[in-house]
Amino acid sequence: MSEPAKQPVERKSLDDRNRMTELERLRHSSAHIMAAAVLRLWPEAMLDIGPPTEEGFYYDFDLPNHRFTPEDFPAIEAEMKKITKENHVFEKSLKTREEALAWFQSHNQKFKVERLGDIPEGEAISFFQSGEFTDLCAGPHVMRTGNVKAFKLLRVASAYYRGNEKNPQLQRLYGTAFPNKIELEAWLVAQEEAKKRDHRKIGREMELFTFDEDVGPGLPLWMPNGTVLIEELEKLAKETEFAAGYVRVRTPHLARESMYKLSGHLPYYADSMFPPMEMAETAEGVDLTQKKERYYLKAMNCPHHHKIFSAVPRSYRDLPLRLAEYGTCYRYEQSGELMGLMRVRSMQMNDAHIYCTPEQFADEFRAVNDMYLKYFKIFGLGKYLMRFSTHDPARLGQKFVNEPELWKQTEDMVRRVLQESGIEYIEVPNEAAFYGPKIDVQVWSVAGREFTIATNQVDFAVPRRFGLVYTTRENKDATPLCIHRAPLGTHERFIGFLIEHYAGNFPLWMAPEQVRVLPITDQQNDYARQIVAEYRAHGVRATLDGSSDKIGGKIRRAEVDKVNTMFIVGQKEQEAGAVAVRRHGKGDQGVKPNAEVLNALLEEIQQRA
RNA sequence: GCCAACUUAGCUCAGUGGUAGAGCAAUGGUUUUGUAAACCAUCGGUCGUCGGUUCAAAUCCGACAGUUGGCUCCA
Repeated sequence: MSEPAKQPVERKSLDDRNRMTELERLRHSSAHIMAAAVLRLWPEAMLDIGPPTEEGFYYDFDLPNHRFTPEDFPAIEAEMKKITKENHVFEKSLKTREEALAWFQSHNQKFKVERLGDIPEGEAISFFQSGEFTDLCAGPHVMRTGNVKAFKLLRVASAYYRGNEKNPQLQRLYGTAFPNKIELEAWLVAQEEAKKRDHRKIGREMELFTFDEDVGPGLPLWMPNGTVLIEELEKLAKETEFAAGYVRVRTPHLARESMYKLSGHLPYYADSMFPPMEMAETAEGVDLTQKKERYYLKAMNCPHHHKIFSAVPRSYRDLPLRLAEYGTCYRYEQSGELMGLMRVRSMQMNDAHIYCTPEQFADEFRAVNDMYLKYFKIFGLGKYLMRFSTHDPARLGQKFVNEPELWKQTEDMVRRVLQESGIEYIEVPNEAAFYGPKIDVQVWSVAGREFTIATNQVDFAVPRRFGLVYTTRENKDATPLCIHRAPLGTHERFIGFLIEHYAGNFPLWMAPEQVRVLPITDQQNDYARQIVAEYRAHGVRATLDGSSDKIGGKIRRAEVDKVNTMFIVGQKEQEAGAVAVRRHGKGDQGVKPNAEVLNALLEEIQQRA
């Protein structure tokens, strides 16, 4: 998998800012109003910057003698309200560098002085003033503070100055704003709804997974219902990959230090790996104080797979070789980065490595891409973005391996595949892995968080480090290209995402409990048991509700449990050899002969519809 | 890792220094019921852990652990 790619912190050009949407403009103005309100309440506050974001806006403050808490929000909001009532004009003005500097120094705004230094020589230095509040700002803004009619402060957090963890942290106030109160209200309601879909909440309610302090942070325990999801996903992946000519391998969860030195992950990636197990075998047994042997838990599967490639001589006739494994990896993520299933320390990856010749590359890459699209269709995944990360020619030999020809060749091929398939993508220079370009697939959880859920990377460097070769038609040695791909990402993140995507209402083929049979009275218990046995014999996950509740209670519990399909059976159904079908969230589907229902469900499961 | 908040029964939450509470769930019984909650009873907690202050701590203080919101980093 990829090395961490640094997001370049770039100042947006004036042109970019002018492209601000109307909503962003409103929110940016709201940030100014919030800063002005904070200055009225805490005149000693030092300001950094206040841009619009996807959900609203924020402004960063340094205020050593006061910690913002949500209790401050009403006072700040009231002051903001006052400022909107005062209806100041947002007035733009230009200052010379000296004037700007003098202004901020006299107002004791040291961050603004530093930000001033970022503006290239010769570029206009523009200010926006609304009432008594003046800010270094390229704009644009709404006309007047009174145009901001609906806003709300959301939370307070801290953020490193300029996003660099070496810098001190500022207090960041987050808020949001909308053109009117109705839209704001609707957004707040939608946020509440999104909370109900949180995978951590549904995971607990549906008993999909759990965490335990004694097991360790970021180490999920998959409960029986969650394990069903995992196994269904694996079944899908194995079928799909088998049809696409993959072969499966299995590798250990750890390896000696020497392999990670060979791969280049050590010492570079060491921070992200669990610390090594160190020991020596002596006549008395294992001595942990000696450090002769060092084993690491694997943080990626690539090196193990490379070793399988190199285990036997390979010919061009063997290529492409597609080695697939649901490999378990361990990454020592920083404690603060952990988040439910979306960010964990042990993960199972839908991994595969495709070794191919340069001539085969485009077809292989296209096939991988098609596999992504096939999966997205199965899961009804509409909103995603392909991020195509390329290298920066200026940094060849430093951040990127010095193979200008291979970079150009593979990037051109990837670009062509993307264009031909008509997929929406953005190209991000300077974010490739050191060994080649990559495509990450970003999706958005219902809560609006953005996640990279799948990845597809080209590697023309590491196979060489491992000395991987195949014999060409001309009977010469050549290094294969390698495609790392993980269309279903990791079980942890993918299932975390699916839980929120479906709000726990999984399609029949995945549903942990596909069918629950609800007898109306005890008289039907035997008939119900018979049905359960019949469906289980066909591989359908069916259970019986043998409780003493009335039918309304049984239905309610099955709905709450998000059981996909309910069979209600009373005397009528028993006599007719039928079941009354009810689907989760869809209500009564009518009484049908049992055999017909069984066939229809089996068909639906088969189709993964 | 950093900043902040939080941690009471399986779950959701009350309880601000004086004998631990509710609803749901669970268990037992009664009920035999036709498409989102039948009735009664019972069980269930060293109040995250360890230490401190106090006659007395769920409550005040400290350390640690975990979780959450952000930052940094990523599948």
